[in-house]
Amino acid sequence: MSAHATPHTSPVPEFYDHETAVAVLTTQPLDRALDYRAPEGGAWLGALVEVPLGPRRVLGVVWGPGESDLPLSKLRPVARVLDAAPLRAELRGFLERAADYTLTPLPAMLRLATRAPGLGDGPAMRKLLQKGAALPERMTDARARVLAACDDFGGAALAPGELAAAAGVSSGVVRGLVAAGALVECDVPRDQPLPRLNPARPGPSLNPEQAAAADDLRARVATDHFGVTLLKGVTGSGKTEVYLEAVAECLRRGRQALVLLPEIALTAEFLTRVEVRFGARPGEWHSGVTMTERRRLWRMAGQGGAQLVVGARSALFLPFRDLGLIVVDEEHDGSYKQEDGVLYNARDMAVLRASHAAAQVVLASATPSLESWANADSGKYARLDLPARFGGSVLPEMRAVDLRAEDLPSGRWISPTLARAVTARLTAGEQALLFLNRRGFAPVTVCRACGHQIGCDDCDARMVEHRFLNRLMCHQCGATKPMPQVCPACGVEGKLAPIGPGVERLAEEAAAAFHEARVAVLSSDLFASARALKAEVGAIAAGEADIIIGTQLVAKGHNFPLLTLVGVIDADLGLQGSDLRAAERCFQLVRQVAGRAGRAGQPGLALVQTSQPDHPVIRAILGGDDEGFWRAEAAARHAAAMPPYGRLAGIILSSPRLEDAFDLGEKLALNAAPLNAIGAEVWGPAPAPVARIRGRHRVRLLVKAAKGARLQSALRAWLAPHRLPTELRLSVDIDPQSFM
DNA sequence: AGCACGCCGACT
DNA sequence: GTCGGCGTGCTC
Repeated sequence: MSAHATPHTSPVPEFYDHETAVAVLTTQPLDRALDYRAPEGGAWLGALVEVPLGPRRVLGVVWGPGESDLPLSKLRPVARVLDAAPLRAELRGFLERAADYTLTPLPAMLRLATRAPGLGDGPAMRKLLQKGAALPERMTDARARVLAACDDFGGAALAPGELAAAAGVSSGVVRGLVAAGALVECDVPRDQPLPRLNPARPGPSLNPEQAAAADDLRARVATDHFGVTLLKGVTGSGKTEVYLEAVAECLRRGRQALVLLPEIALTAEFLTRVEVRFGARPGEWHSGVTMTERRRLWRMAGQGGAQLVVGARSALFLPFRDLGLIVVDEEHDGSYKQEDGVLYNARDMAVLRASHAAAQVVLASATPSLESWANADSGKYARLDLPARFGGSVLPEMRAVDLRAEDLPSGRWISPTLARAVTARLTAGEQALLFLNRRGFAPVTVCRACGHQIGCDDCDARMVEHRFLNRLMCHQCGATKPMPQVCPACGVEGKLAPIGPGVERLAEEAAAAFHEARVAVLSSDLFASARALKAEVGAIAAGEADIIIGTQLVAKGHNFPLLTLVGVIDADLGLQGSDLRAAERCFQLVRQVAGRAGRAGQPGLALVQTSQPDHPVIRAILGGDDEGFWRAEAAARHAAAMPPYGRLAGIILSSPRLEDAFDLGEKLALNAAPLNAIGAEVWGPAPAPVARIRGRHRVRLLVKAAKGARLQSALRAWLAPHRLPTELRLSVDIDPQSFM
């Protein structure tokens, strides 16, 4: 990594006069900043600029004083300074540390922070209309309506189109009034501040545990210092109300707050809750937001015109003016780990950013990650528990259904015990949820003549039948192909058979078993948009279905008041494999799904179908013994010196030719002196968790080091001497999540 | 990332 | 003799 990647140790000037040399970091994949001549009028440290690079002009940020030996006359000048607030030292320092930690080139990190459209655009004023001093000489009915509409909006300036629409007249009437001087044009900035949130509005009434937790969080926010709190509360315990009080305190102090959610589908409901609490909607940042809104929010984050931002993990890189609080909701959720491109865990990066911004972090979850649990256990993080269920309902009763003792024909997945429970709920007019974490109709399609399993042409994954689409799909790369009539291996016709359950197949079985019931399937791939999904969720919550079939999606925060039974179809799915986090994930998932049942007063029942009812994870889930589960899991990880009691890094090598990736992997494994020096072990090379993606073979090395080891610098020293052929790509995955 | 440079095989 | 394949290296 270049000299610029390490934090500047001595204070650097804040402003660079015309004709001095400045180092500009671009978002191009260069390994260092390049020097330029400061523009006329000078430039501030952190200023967003456009610089010439070869034949192109690219976006960059003034990162410090120039440091090349080239004379000033040889340097090309900065083309222009963009009309945007300079990136603050807080954000620049965070990006440098994050790049350092994840072994990501700093330009790639900077790209995450400048990923807003129209950054290069000018100040962009818009022409709006307001009532002028004059009245038109000739007053007509239409003209009067326009002027009345102006008054309706309290004299606020309006776009010509909006005004015409509000008054129900054509644009010609509005133009006529402008010509007559009855309306005047005024210039306003294109990007307006977001509506003000009012933290002084009274909050909801909280139960004693919530009130105590809210007091604690408010006090921590009021310190204006860095700190992390694990907020643990079972589903329905009212975590959101509690951390919104921390947000309120942050806003009262004039600082900004950020709430990260793991899933875009959850933002709509959350925005409404914020509106109820603070009287206006916060800024929204995720891939579904329009370009115009993104530009506005990016700028307003920097100017302080966005008090609260709700978003996906990429919102962590917004240029906040004064960030005082970051909430990571459902902090255990696997989707906080970015798995391609820049590899980072948003939960960890939130803590890093907060430490730079002197902000508080709240990690909220019913089933925290073992990492966060251990940090709270060791006293590094504060911990608040919300034990009681909010609104009077109680935790569901949880029971195992021992599949070994059930009479279940092959190709069927709903055991007689579960079926009886479903029938009882249907009779009572209540809802049942059948949970299966497998999309599609069947995970495997096998030829009964030769045993061939249909796989993806580009990946090593098996293809999943989607009867809904009448196609086979690869869940790794998304490739699809039509369902073949003959076996591609032996050519025999009509012998291809689905093996194993998917939600679509489960829905078929449920429809056949419960004729009169209305069955709804909630699977992310069945909905074209987040809006369509939300509409369906709303309809189901209102009682328009009796049996809900769902994948992972349903486990994330949706509220179904009529739901009183949850059936977990295959709890063993999360237990198999050599995955480090298999037990943890299974625990979290089943716990959260079971938490859906019986929220609105009626007691819920959760039936967990398993062939291993004595497995420690299943027993901990059924016994409701959270702490017991974490202690056992922590002890096992501790004994194996695995995270969080040891450190792991993955080295992914990818190439169109498998041998090339393996050869380099072996070369790296044999020349690991810098790793040996810190006592780290190297495993592999072995096929990566996803062994082939889009035609590229992937091989992985795993590096395991002690908790206190200086892993990153050892990795840098180890990898630096190796020059890669163009075909081969290497990426480092610090704290890998996926092991399958 | 782009884009130039440059070094080999296949053609007018 | 020259067109074009893409491996290597540079961009202040």
